[in-house]
Amino acid sequence: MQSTSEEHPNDAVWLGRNVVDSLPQGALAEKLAIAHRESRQLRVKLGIDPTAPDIHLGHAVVLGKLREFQDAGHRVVLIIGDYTARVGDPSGRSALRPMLSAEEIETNAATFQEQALKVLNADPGRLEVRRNSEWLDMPMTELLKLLRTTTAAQLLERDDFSKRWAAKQPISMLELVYPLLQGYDSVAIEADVEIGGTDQKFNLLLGRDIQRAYGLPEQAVLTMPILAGVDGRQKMSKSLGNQIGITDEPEEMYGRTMSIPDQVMGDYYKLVLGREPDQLLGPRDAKRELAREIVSWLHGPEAAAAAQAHFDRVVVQGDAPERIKETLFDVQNGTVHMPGVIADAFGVSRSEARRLIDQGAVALDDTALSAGEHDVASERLDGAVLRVGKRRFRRMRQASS
RNA sequence: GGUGGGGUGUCCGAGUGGUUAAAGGAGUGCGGCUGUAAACCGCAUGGCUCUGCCUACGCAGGUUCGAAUCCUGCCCCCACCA
Repeated sequence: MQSTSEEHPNDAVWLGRNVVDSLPQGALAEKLAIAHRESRQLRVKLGIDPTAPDIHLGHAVVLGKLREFQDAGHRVVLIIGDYTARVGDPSGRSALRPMLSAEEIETNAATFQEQALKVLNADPGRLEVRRNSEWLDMPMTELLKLLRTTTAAQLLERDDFSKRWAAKQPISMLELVYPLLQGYDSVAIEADVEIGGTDQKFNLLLGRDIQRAYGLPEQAVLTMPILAGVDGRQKMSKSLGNQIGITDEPEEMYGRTMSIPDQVMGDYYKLVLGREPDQLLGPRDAKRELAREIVSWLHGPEAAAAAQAHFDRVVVQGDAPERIKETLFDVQNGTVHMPGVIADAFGVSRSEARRLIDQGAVALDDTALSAGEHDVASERLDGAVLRVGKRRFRRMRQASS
């Protein structure tokens, strides 16, 4: 994603790097030629559904490709699917998504847009942000015209639909119509190119059919690889909890990157950093470098170095971090009830805190509390470092009364 | 319109009157091991004022000493036939 070179090649070979599909064949080159001939920018579309507010590295792969188009002088049209979010896209999953309230969608959309600018160039000449409620809130006659463009058989060709159909699993009408709405977005903004994950391939291609039906030139379609989550198995997704968020804290980001399985490390290098790992490095060092560069990209080099130092110290060495948050505690009868303190400090339930103590996971200044040791003398606690598990620390201070 | 299936803990999913806070799995946490927050192994995993109490199996009632399990009504979901 990080373009180190000064020039930004404006050709199909460069812009087609790392894509899984560039369809139809030669379409991208043709679009670029047209743009050059007519001295205009290409309109490069990305539709995002503001169902989950935070952007993660998986999104960053697609956004990074858009950034390359911007750097080559083109215009990205970011469509916030505020209207389609009310429909729920089933892509790649077998269950229906919940419908969101208008307020949730608004909040998510704002967050998403803000975070997308960590990767995209915000220059108004290079970025246009639209809401699809601008055009999708259409009269019935318009909707029927749109529906006429496609047959049920066509839609059921889509992989996840056909699987569900075969398995006699539910497919809602809303889901079925979703690709048409997405395709209409391409009509509304006159997209030259649309980019998405490989799971979007069907929808992106259907967009071409719909554009044609409306008498417009058909968009070129680029699909990007799906980045695996930190579990290394499923796609990165917030709902699966295996994501590395673009706005995660440096230490969190570094640690989560270190937790990816070695097998997917190469993909992370290629898709996120846009290069291959250094062949001379062993897997441990290659992963350290990967983690450091990702943090560096999103938080800067100093934060990256600090995150690395923190990781080495806390996770590898098992020591307490250099800076520890303080927590105040109250005293009753000279003792402190630890489950309450732990629950308040780390957001776990008191029952869970009790279990942690009984499992020997809680220590004060490196001395583990024993099972049943739930109440501690206040003088022992004041100023001590409370450690829960391997990497949760708090410095305890008695609240002044 | 008809027939059949189903709504259980964070998720998936067993359980059809009595050690059922509810099998099993996933996830998560802790511990061990490790270059790693990976893999693997072990343990734990509703809440609380904790040797007890409270809450929980779509919702509301009912039967019973006792119900997730039986009955009544309601709500919701799915498939099939047409």
